[in-house]
Amino acid sequence: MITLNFLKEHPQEVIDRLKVKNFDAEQYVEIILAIDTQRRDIQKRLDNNLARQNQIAKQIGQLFKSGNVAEAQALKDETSELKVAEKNMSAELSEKERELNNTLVLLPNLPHSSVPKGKSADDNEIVYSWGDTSVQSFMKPHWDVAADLKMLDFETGVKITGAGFPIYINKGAKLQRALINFFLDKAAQAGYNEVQVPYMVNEDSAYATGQLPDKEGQMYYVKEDNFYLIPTAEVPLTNIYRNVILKESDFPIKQCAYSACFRREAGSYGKDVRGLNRLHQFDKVEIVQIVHPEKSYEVLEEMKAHVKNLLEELGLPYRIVRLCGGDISFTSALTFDFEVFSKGQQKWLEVSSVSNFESFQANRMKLRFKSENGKPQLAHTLNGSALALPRIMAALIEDCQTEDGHIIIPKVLQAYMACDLI
RNA sequence: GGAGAGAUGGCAGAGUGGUCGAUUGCGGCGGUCUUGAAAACCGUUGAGUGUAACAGCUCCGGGGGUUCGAAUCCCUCUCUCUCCGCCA
Repeated sequence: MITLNFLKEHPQEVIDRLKVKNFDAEQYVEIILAIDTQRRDIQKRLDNNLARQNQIAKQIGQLFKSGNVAEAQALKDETSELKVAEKNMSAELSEKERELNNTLVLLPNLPHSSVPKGKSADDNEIVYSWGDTSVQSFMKPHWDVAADLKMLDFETGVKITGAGFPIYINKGAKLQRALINFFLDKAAQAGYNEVQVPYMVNEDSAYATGQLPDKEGQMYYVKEDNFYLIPTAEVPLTNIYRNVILKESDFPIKQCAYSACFRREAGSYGKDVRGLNRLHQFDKVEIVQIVHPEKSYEVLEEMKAHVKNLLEELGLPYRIVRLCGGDISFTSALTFDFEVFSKGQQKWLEVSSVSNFESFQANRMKLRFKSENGKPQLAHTLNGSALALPRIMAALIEDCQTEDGHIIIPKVLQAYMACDLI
């Protein structure tokens, strides 16, 4: 979340910048500033009360030692009065703190100055494209190709679980594993430390990365244990550093993880859900960096370059879009989506999202670092998919298909697949 | 699932009602010494809030209670560990 201090120092800037996200912050800011003034006033009076109580307690201790019981008793009476006032004030105070926090978490992250205004994905800005998007007349969508080659089985997935949970079979399963290994190996080469993470997280973790309270309905929830199934490895991966104070020399922290991801995708039925386009469970390799605030935009470029490289090595035509204010996530300051072109569907499919959260997540999770002679300050967090599997597989199947119904395996995957054609 | 033990500063580990934000050791940082390093010695070393700076206030797993006063006593929750059972 936005830090209270920033909001207090630049209330108008917060309001103006959130307009880009189509968020009217004016009344929130007003409320927050008002509550904060009240809160500080109560805090001050409470502190004075407590200071007096502490003083009295010390005096009583000494009076008892010197045997002056009568005087001690008088002080006790004063304390009992103070305690009544204390009780009221501390109740008031925690109420104000609760209100303040509840309002503050409703504010989205401030968008970076380069984020364009816009209402929806239509207003995103295409900043880069690569590859050949020409389509041949024989090209079929991946669900048809995959059915012919016995790589995917959607019906059985429905039987076992439900829609959105396909099973990968034969070369389909192997291709999936090849892609995972390729992505992990590339991440390792780029200096990311591989981590295996839990697939369920507790409430604190989901809150820290910003899934709660915003996206509650998008996550699968295990009631008995109060756990959430992760919608992305970003959640456990970033939460490793929740409540940690790093040394400046620890930067940059680079981590990657392969995981399954679970998304309820409530409200998206019917559209774009055919085949592998939108699933409830899918695999992804995620990269996360925790860096010095001054470096975060440089690092964002580095992460973009990493994803570009992956797509180019796979030979998939893609474009990069800068998300507009209407499409960018609640927590992000600047996000670039990567979309590959699937020739069988003649559609752009989002396969990666690379974001700089600046200190938004760090503030929630108290992820800080200590500079040489300074106080602890908030770090910046970034993440990116590198990459999400199903749509990559869809594009691969469609874009690499041959007229006689086979799939040419990209060079970089051939060793992993132990073949060059399916 | 059953039984027991425990949760204190970066780590280890004291502290069972008063001057304890907390002995001590290790680690970290600074210094003396040294050509340099090590060793030794000296000093320093939590976070939040607050202030112009002090002061003050809060924090010994979370919440509640007893008391003039709680790391210390009571209740409760959570988590961790050990043993038994079950099990990939």
